[in-house]
Amino acid sequence: MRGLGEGLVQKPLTVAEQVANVLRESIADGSLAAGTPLRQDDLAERFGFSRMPVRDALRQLEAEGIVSIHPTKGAHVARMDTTEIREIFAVRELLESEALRLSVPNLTREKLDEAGHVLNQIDAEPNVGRWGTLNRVFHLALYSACGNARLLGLIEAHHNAADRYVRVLLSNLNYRSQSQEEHRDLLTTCRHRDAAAAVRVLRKHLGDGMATLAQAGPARKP
Amino acid sequence: MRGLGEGLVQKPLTVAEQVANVLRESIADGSLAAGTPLRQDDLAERFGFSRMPVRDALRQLEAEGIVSIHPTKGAHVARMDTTEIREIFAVRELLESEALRLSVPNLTREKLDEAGHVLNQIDAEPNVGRWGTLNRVFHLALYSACGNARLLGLIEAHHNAADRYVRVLLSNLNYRSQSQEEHRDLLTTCRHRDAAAAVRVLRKHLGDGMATLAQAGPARKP
DNA sequence: ATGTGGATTCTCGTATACGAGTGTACAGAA
DNA sequence: TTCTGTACACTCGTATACGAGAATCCACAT
Repeated sequence: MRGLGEGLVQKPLTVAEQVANVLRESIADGSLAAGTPLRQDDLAERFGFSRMPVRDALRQLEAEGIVSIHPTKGAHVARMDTTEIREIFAVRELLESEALRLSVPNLTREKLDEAGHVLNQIDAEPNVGRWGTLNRVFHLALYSACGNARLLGLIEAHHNAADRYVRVLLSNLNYRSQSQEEHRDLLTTCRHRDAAAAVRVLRKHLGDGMATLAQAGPARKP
Repeated sequence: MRGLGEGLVQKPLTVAEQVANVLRESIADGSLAAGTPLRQDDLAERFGFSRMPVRDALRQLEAEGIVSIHPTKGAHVARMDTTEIREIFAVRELLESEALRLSVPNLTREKLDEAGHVLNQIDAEPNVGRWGTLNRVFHLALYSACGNARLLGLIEAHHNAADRYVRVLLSNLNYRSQSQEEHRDLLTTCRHRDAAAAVRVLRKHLGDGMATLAQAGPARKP
């Protein structure tokens, strides 16, 4: 789980972390599809570093559930079948509902405005690749006042794990407008400090996304 | 997060994993106290391997939240202050309540008997070091039928993270007998298929433990 | 034609080596 | 005596090197 207890102390950025960041984004935006083998040599050569930092990066990504590693057989972008996606969304619903419930009473006007601003950015953003990130920023802004850093860390990790599939959703225009409607509902209920209603909207939001994904059946185990 | 998606395929046991296992246990049983620096050279020499597998092991343990690593400054057993412990227990309560709720209707008699057997083992076990493990086995047995492997993985990880502190609790004789009473209540309600009551007992169980820990104030940030 | 055996190749895990950054201790000056 | 600056020692991050195991492919036999 990335960034759980690591407070605010800024650490030197190691090569391994840079590699991990690039790989994470490449996997999230789909340029590295599920199942793609990740050869240490290839990656090392492509990035211009040795295999060691690449190894570290892969281990880190494995911990995040984004790649899976088999000793002596190598690493590949984690495949997720529909049951695994269902599991992730079930966990997300659990974690995010709780975070939202705790956060709503403590949300500052600044955070709410920030979330609203992100929504406008999503509407204005033509680049499909950025919607996923903005989507995550919006959600995390609403949870940010929950007072439990560990909970936030888990939520972020699960966002990362599901990001690939959510972006498939978001690239669908119909779903995107529906998602934005739900986002605005969510923000409104938060503004009214109605935590119960907000949680209801969130549950529907996540449930709809999951249902659409499960129906499309985008990923099956080979 | 250890053992999330790694199904049942048995992988070759790498040196790094062995080192990680030994370190995890040493940290859990208290022989490596919070804050203890973990020098790669020392560990490599002690285990008789080179630094590389040790590095891998440390990264893995960092992902589990058991050690923290600062680039260029090294690794040390993660310190947890009371707020962090509170956070962990809040997350545990959330995760385990849900898992229990989902699991209770599907628990087989075999699993229930297995859990009961573990309780008797705890009573009979004179070795303090093993209570922590047995405690975890008991809890996971009750959640095992929840149908969400990812949720179980998260629960196990958080057990590991909190293990050090829970063992401090369990070494207290009074608390141990109280804990066992609650365990038996929990098992009884599960046998009656009363999920709501089981969750109530579990919440009290975890809440009591947390309160005792927070009151004792065993760990403070320096 | 198909199945089996072996050798080659590929990839990973681990060991060793080197350079850089950080902390510390000692010496010299105020 | 105390503070500061410099040099040394320590530890980590990264690179390179080597050995082992797995997968693949081709040849040969059935």
